Parts: sequence; structure tokens; C-alpha cells
Amino acid sequence: MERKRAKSGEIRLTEVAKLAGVSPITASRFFRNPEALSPSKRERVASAAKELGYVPNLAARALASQRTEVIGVLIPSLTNNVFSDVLRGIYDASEGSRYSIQLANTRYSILQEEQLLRLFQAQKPAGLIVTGIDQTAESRAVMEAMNCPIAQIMEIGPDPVDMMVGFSHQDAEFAAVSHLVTQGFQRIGFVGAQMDPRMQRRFGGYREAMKAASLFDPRLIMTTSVPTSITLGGTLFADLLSRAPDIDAVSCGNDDLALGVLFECQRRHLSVPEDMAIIGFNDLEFMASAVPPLTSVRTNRYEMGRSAVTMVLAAIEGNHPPEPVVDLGFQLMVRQSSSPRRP
Amino acid sequence: MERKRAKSGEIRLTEVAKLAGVSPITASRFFRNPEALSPSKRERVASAAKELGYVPNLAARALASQRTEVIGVLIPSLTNNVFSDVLRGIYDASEGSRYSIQLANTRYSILQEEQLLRLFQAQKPAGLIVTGIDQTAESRAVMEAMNCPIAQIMEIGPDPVDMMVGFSHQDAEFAAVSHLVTQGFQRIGFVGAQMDPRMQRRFGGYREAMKAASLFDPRLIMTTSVPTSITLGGTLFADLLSRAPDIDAVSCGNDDLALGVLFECQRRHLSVPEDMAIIGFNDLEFMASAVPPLTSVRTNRYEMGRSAVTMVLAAIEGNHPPEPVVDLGFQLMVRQSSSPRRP
DNA sequence: CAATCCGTTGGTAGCGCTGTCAATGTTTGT
DNA sequence: ACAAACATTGACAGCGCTACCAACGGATTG
Repeated sequence: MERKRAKSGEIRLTEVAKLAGVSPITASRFFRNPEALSPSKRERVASAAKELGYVPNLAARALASQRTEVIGVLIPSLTNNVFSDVLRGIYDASEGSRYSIQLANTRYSILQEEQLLRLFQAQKPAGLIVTGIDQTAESRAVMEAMNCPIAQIMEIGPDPVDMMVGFSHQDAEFAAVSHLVTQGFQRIGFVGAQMDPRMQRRFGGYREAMKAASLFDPRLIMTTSVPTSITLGGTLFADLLSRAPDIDAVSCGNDDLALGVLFECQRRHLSVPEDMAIIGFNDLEFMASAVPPLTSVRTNRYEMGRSAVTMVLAAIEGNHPPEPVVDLGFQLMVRQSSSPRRP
Repeated sequence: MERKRAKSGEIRLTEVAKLAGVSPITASRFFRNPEALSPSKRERVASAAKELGYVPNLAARALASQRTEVIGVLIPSLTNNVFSDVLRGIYDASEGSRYSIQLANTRYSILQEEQLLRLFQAQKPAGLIVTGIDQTAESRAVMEAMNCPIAQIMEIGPDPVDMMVGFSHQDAEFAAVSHLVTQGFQRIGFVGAQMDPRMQRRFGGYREAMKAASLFDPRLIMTTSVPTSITLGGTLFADLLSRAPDIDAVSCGNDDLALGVLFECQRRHLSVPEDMAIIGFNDLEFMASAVPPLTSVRTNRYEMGRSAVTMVLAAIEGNHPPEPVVDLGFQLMVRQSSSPRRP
């Protein structure tokens, strides 16, 4: 008995080939590299596929070719606005390519990351994008064994697994705090939440800038490992104020915290920046439209996602970028909330 | 010559089986249904797999079993905070199950949705979650042909493709506007952006509530198809004010717009709610901590994502829920921004 | 005019796993 | 004690596609 449309009711490549009057392998080539066919056959296969409504079986393709067309992406949070921009860049850049994105959420846990990495291993992705540079030794080992291009994003540092796209959080925060110092502020507080590695590096930037200006005082620091939120910004700022009532500025580890601080200032009738200067980090959309507009450090999040995918895609094609570490930098967006202190 | 670790350097199931001294099929069963093995063999296979560091080949599994362990998810935006909550629910609920999430972004385009749906078709997902109820006829046909559980989320309506989890945007907005009416406001404006189907239904709720109170006036409406943002809220509100300077309240199609309106009020030194009441939609985190706290309609976004996955998972196991349409409702969160109008 | 090359096409043989069904032991009921 | 029911295991035959290599014809070359 002829074997035909055996189990599944799906159209197979063989059917298409038969209708087009070519061998299955020629039909197969049509879907992967149409230029290799003569125009006449190309035409025939195309119309046969359309007529039958053929949909290639990805599992069979992956099994036969020993590779997938999936790029794995590991991010630490789905809630944080920062990552939605990165993701948008990632999805945008992957569009049009044959590759699809497989997203996983580590929830800021390097152990979860390790586990997810092993899960990805089973999929043999064509490429990988991971957040940050603080993987466990085990995670690094898995990545190195994975034999596919890997981009670490959000930060840059020495010793990339493969490629990196990011910027120096420490330098960026250093610039932010130095700006406040230049504007004449002296008692500059720091408010931080979540305290993931990037937040810690930003805190490092704050510390170095304060020390460089001989203004460092541990009482000016208010951090927590609680996940960040706007409300939390207000709470932390309130705590900070009760400990150090003489602060004249706050550098916030991110923009959500900064907005929370602004609201708390409004609640206490502290004018910004006259009574309290505020600076945020990331330059989310609301920073410019807040009242007063809030100074922040713009980070190129969308571009980071885009570049990471572009680099991974190029590497898959064999074109590893000459320089594996790309620094996307940052821009200090000076706004009213950090206007110079009155003399 | 013996065929062994043929092309790829990967460990195969056969190797594990050999080391464990069982047949490949028994080893296979170990990974899918360990309870079916006798304790001794289970033990042997487990240790053999561990020793060799075996990772199952998902493509081969999918090909042989004619199904995948992927749940496809279609959402219209990665930027909108609303969807990050839904996504969090989706990812949280899928964790622990064997299923992984495949996310795709339609960018509010039903044509893009159609295309992505066809792309998903090729993957034969085990389940599908799509946003909204306004698919094209073509999309519906693809979904119906897909032969897997499908949940439509965010909204509810008649004629589900399979299952639905959501709430009535029209009823929710109706409740919001009725609340403003009850509080004594008369010239209630509406500000809307993006104008996707859900925003349009919310607008419908506004219109009905205003008509019911004999307060409807087309000059009170300011909408645009431009994607939503906080800044846009301010702009639209400014436009609205110049057209209808006598408005005493604004109902915003979402919270971002509401925050933009609040900022614009602050800029113009309009007190909220004395000069202008504000009400938002979704109850994002910042609504409660704004100054003054902003009234909003809480929607159960996280729960929506969770339920959708739970229902799809159950349906995959053959337990379709008795009631295919689940209404998660909404709660009016009354805060200071809609305090009663002075007599 | 033969030798060589290239572009195009097809045949064969798996890729690694699981569905099906039969075979084997093992317990239960009467 | 014997049949019947159950639990456990294995053999076989693909799942739909592509890598690899060979074959073919026509164009190009010396």
C-alpha cells in the first residue's frame, strides 16, 4: 500500500514535489534557497505549494538539518519597563529574518538562569542573548558548550563569552552624580531597589563620584532588595529623609524610583529642584513630561536589543563582528529637576 | 561499521538505554512518564542519563510524536504596560509545566496577526493564546484549522473560537463614567489613543454612560490613532481644553493618558479634583501613588494571563472547562482624583 | 574535438525519537 | 488451581525533511 498523508492530515513536501513534477529534494531546495532552482521549476514548485497550502514541518527540518531557527533570549524581568524596550528592539530586528525568538524570564535569579540555559541547550538554538555579565560558572560552562553565537547585553565588561552590547552603568551613574555636584548640590542621596548587578554597579558609580567630590556619607544611601516600583521610590525617599533631613538632591537608581520621589516631594510640598533636586536613570518616556521635567541618564535600550540580534544574526552567517564588545554609551538628559542650586 | 554518535556529538537516547541496560523505548518512557517504569529500571535510567549528561532532542520528539510542547502567544504590543502584566501571568503559569511559551507581537495589526498565525501553524503548537476578539475571517479559519486549544484574552464576547478570558471594556468604562456622573461632574471629557478595538469599546462605554445621563456632547471627545504615551495624554488634554474649556472631568482610556493629563493639570495649575477630576483605566501601579492619587478601573491582567494558560493546559489534557467564557470583571478604585464636585 | 567545469537535479540514507502492538512476567478472583 | 486482568517491557516501523554525493547536460577551454 502506498504511504501517503500517513498519520497527520498535513500536506508533505513529497506531495508538493509530485504536483510540481520535481523530486522532493528540489522542492526542499525551493524553500531554503530558491535561487538555486531554474526559473521554470521555481515557478512550478511555488504554485504547487500555494495550491496545496503547504506548511513546512519545522520539527522535521530541525531534525534533519541538525539546527533550529530559534534565538533564545534570557531577561530578568517582564515587569520592568527597561526590558520591554530591549525586547521591542529584539523582536523588531528578528522580524524579516527566518529566526524566531524564544523568550525566558530569569526573575533576577542566576540559578533560574542556569536552569533555563540548560533548557535552551535542548533546543539547540541558532543564537543566544543573555542579560548581564554575572552568570554562574556553571552557566558559563553551558554557554561555552553551546556552540552558537551568544550576545550578553545591558552591560559591558571584560571577558565576554562571545559578544557584548551594552554600556557602563558605573560610568553613567558617575556622570549623573557628577552633574549634581557641578550644579552645586552637596548632600546627594542615593535611592536603589532590587539591587541586581546593574543597580549595584550604578551604586558604585554614585559612590565613586561622591568620594571624588569628598561628599561621600553612608547615611545618604537608602537601598533595598525589594523589586523596584514607583511607590517604593516614595517610601525609600521618606526613609532617607528621616535619616538625613538635610539632603538637597537624590540620585535614583532608576526612573520609577525617581517618579516615586517626585510624588513624595509633592506630598510634602517640597519644591523640585529648589528644595530637592532629582535625577533618574534610563530616561523612560515619563521623565520628560513630569512636572517639573526630570533629569535622567538616557540609555539606548531599543538599540541594544536591535544590535544584539543583528550581531548574533551576522555571527550565525559566519560574520562575527571584528570587535566583540560594543559600547552603546549613554546621554545625560539635563532637565529642570537638577537646575543649579541657589547660592 | 556501527552507527554511533553519528553526525552530532550529542548523546542520544540509545546511548543512555545501553548504559542503563534497557531498551531505548523504556528509556524514552522514563522521560515522559517515569511512573510507568519499575523502580529499579527508573533508577538505572536516571543515573545513566545523569552520567552521560543526556539532553533530549526536542525536534526528534516533536517529529515522532506529531506534537510540540509549545504554547503560542500573540499580543499586540510589547511596550504597553498592560501586556507586561498579562505576560507575567502567562509565563508564571507556564512554569513548572512542560510547555514553553512562544511569543509574537502583532503591533496592533490584524494583518500581521494573520501572518503570525500562519507561522504558528507550522509549529503545530499544543495551545494558543491570542489577544482580543477581532480577528480577520482568514485568521479565524486558520485558528479553527489548528486543532489545538485556543484562548482569546483581554475581552469577552459572543462566539469564542474556543475559550475566552477577559472582561467587558464597555461595562468597565461605563462604570467609570457613571461614577464621575454620580460625583456630580457634568462636562466629562474622554481622551483616547491607539483606538484599538478595546479602546473603542471603552469609548463605547463612555458614550453610553454620557447618553444615559443626558450629558453626551461630541465636543468632549478627543481621540487619536497615535500609540498611547504619557506625553500624549498631556497633549490630547491640552487640545481638549482649548476646544471645550468648560470641562470639569476627564475620563482617560488608559492610565498613561491619565498621568499625562495630571502632569498637564500641574503645568496649568489646575487643581485635581477641584478644577478637574481625572479617572484612568487599568489601575497601573503609579495611579495609587500619584499626587493626588488617581481613580482608575482595576483590571485583572496578571490573572488573565494565568487563567488563559491554565485553561489551555487543562484543555490540552482533555479537560476543556465547562464554561468556555470566563469573565474576570473589574473593580472601580475610587481615589482622590474623583472626589465629589463642590456644590 | 576531447577535457573540464559549472549549474542543476535526483537517489539514498538517515536525523533521534515515539506510537503501536505484542510478548512477557505477576497478581488477583473464584 | 486456573483463567483473567494487570503491569512492565521490547521490536518494529516510521515521523517529514535534508546532507551528502553522484549524475546529467550544456558551456567553455586548450
